Amino acid sequence: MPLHDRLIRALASIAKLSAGEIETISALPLRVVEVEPNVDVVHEGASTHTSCLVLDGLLCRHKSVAGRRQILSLHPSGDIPDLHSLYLSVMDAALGPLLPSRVAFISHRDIREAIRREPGVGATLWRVTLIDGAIFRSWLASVGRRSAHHRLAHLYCEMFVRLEARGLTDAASFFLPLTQIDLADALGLSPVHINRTLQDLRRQGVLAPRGRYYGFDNWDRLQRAAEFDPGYLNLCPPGPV
Amino acid sequence: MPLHDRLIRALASIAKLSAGEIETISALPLRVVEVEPNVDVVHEGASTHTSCLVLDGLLCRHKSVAGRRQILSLHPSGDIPDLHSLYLSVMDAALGPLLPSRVAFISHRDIREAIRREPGVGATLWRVTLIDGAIFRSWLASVGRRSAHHRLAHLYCEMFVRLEARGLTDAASFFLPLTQIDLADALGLSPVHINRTLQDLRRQGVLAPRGRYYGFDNWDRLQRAAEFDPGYLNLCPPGPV
DNA sequence: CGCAGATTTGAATGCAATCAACACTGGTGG
DNA sequence: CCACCAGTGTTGATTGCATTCAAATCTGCG
Repeated sequence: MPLHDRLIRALASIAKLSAGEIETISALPLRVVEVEPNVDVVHEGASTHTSCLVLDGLLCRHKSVAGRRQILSLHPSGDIPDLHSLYLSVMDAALGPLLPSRVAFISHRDIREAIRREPGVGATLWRVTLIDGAIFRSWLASVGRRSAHHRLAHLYCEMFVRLEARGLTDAASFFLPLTQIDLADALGLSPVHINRTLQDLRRQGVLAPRGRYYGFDNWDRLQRAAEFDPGYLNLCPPGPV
Repeated sequence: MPLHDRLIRALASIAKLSAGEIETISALPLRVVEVEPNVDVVHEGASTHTSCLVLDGLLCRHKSVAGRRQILSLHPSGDIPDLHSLYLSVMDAALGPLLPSRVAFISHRDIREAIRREPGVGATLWRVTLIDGAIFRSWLASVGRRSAHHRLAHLYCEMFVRLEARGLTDAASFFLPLTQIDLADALGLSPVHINRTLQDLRRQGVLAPRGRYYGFDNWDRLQRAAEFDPGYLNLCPPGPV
């Protein structure tokens, strides 16, 4: 699959793209890099003149307060986790891989040029950052007000729906390749509590083991346990862009 | 003060505005409405063709999960809490006043027209929504990983700095006009715990009573207690827009 | 094998929620 | 003027979810 297709598919899952827009996006120069876990791609406080497209693997934004890490967002293939650096000069959180991953840097200059030539690209990228915000609101509500069981189930729902919208997975093979430590840092819980909650959810048939990780056998049961409503992801039927 | 000045001042606090941009913004038609607490201005799930500028008072975005309310963001005068509805068709959270307030609705059509005439306005508004996202990331880290004392102090820091950047307050007169119930819903805690934590912080000299509400006497002490770094607010020295 | 990282389990602690009762405030209406 | 009321703030007692500490097990890997 050509590199740009990952981005195109991600964008197509949230907006209608014209032929010209697809062409413009496909022409963006990419600088490809392989990255490993525990080595941040972009550091907190950094000023960049590029944004980072995830090609393969899984990245996250994270920041540490009082010595404790909080994972702020998860970014599978097709995401541009630091697209906001296009208009915010300093990174307020670090960006790092959770798996061995491949990313591509796109210069802000090239992105701005693409937007100038195809204003629709600007609207779509703006929409990307707005959906990013909607996901933050959902996570904030989760961490603030949902139980541990609830939070965990909701995260599995969200990631499945996001991946499926890009054709990157299916229910039979889906699992989240996150360590229990990562899950803890994403959900604002301790690893020990994640461990026990995962066991509960497995016993309840909400989640199901998939090798080292967890997936699900029964989407309805998972969705009900999570009270999951995918509306906030603003997928597919594109809004009035 | 002319109505548009509130918006201009808010935008000027995060980006340099050209004369043409100021003129274009000042020409935006406003429909002014008075609103009362406990009556949402925009409901969760609503589709709008306007966005809402806060003129006076204080609004918040909030959503309820499992019957428990989470306040997602606070919006003083000059904010446009639902600017994202410009490119997201459905509201994922409700928007409501926490005080008797005055707001002005701006039609999406007029905003799009302003952006078309002055692309710099588009960049600035995009930046507004990106800072919105940065604040969500900060709140998420707070609720996920900070102690109750820490969270409370951090919120007071953030709101003071945001208001001061628009010349809306000064340290001597600053206070947050939120009930303890509102604070609890914003910080993911219970009202009872907020009450006790506020008493602690008052005893420690971090916060100080201001009539019914709380402000501070000693900014340094408050900032240290909060480990507050205002970088994420992206204020004043505007980025490369 | 030995090692580092991850998972699992047990036990103890503690922060925060919950339950419940009471005080305070401002506003309403008899 | 006072009774009443709703909303908010305060306090005490209890409960429990989640953390912390600690140790053992498991896993992949050099």
